[in-house]
Amino acid sequence: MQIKEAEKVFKALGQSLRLKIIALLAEQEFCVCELEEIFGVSQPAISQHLRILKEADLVEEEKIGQWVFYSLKREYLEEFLRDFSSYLISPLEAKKDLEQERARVKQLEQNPKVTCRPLPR
Amino acid sequence: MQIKEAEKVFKALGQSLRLKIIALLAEQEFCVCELEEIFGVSQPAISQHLRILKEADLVEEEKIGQWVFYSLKREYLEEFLRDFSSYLISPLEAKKDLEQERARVKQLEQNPKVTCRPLPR
DNA sequence: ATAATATATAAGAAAATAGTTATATACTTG
DNA sequence: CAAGTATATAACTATTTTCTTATATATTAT
Repeated sequence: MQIKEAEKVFKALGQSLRLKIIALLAEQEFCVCELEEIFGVSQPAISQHLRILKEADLVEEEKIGQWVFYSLKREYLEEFLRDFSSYLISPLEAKKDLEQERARVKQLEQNPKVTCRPLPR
Repeated sequence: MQIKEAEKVFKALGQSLRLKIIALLAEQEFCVCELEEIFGVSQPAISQHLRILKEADLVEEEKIGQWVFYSLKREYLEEFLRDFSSYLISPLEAKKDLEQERARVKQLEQNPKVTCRPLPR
């Protein structure tokens, strides 16, 4: 689990229209023009949201004629969410992106310049 | 599962510093002044991120003297992630926030003004 | 080939986000 | 009570996000 990957996925999930698109695509695939109709926003808006979802690996596309049908990569999403839960449980040493922060934590433990932790909690 | 709640949680998770804070708080609780030291950003920045996490129900605070210690609500977070996965599997009829969109999907099925779906896929 | 349709990308504007410094509030200590 | 420390909030700024309209590209139909 990499912080940057998690940030990208959660950012993609953190917008109501994209969440609704995902909730729909969980049911069946839709093409851009259908999503445009369904949500009543402009076609570029739909395309741009789908691009963000695609860059987060949450959807995939299938081009059929002049249409592009999008579907949810449910397996990947579910695996990602499970991995994130596991990541949280893992010890700090296993959290590669927090090397620097872990060093500072150790430093604080040894030399508590702030007085908030008189005895180990 | 409500779209608005999910949006708030995912938005809170969709920022690298907040993700790192969460990853640390998963290990043990920290007070604001420690997080400030650990991450090397200003105290208001930490406070503001913690407020966003608190409003998403992801952390809770315990005031001890003049310090405020924050801890991760891991149970809530994990339950939320599981609920979100279940939500995606649930049928469209069960997705309360998508009433309007479901109506439009039905409308499209009955009267396909777009030609992208010649036969039911 | 031309026109029509579907999608993606570009450009620009309004709003939201994430940081800063300054200040207010609360608690602790002398 | 006064001074010092910790935290929260306010005000401001730079950046990012999210939409729009305009345009480019690709496919289909006449």
